[in-house]
Amino acid sequence: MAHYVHLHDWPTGPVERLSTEAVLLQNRLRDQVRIEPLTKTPETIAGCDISFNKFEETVYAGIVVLRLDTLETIEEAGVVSTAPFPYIPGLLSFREIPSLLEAWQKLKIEPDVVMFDGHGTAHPRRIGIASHAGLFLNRPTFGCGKSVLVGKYDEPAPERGNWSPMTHYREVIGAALRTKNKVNPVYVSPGHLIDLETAIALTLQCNGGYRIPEPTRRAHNLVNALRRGEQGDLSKL
DNA sequence: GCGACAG
DNA sequence: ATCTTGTCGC
Repeated sequence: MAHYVHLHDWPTGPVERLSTEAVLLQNRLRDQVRIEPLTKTPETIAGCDISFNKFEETVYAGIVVLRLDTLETIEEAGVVSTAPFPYIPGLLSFREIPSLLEAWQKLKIEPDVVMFDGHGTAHPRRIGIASHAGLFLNRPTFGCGKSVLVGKYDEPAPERGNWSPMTHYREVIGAALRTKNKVNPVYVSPGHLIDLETAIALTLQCNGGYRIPEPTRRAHNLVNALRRGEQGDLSKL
């Protein structure tokens, strides 16, 4: 039910050409990404993730929607699909977005904002998976990754809530944010139709007591259960 | 040229 | 990402 705009077709063909086409697309799309404050206060947030067995092309994609005020899960959608693209640093969106869009189509609710397991502007060409997907979904998106792709930062203070800017070529591209005391930070960056400060605030708002914010954590649990073929979750397909 | 490199 | 048990530290 939830819809999206099919901005462009996905690169196909021999692996060496895939990479060239993908980078060309990123350079063509990067100017469409808009980093700006939210237009309205979000009530729902979605978390996305994919899982797969090593050396296999089958991927399990899932999206979990939660209410921002209570963090209760209000909808889940999952699909078993096939990855049309290999994992290449900097080109993650081409591997994960297609199957995530399939799961998105199954949602009845259209989430107000979407969190991705990866980066948004904290990307060599400023168009990581969160930004790229934001263009298709045409709604606020941001990335919250567990490790750095590009950029440098000073270690934020050890208490939860502290953060320091990540820079790349003199540009602020995101933030290293402490979501839990004395635990490694997560890397937050705006994707599309949102700004860094808001992305940080939302990440902190999604606290469940773990380093990884709830939307991503629940999506991760969902796709792993799907991959392992656990009973209760097959019904949600 | 060498090293780094989201999931 | 995935494969996996125990183990160090608060």
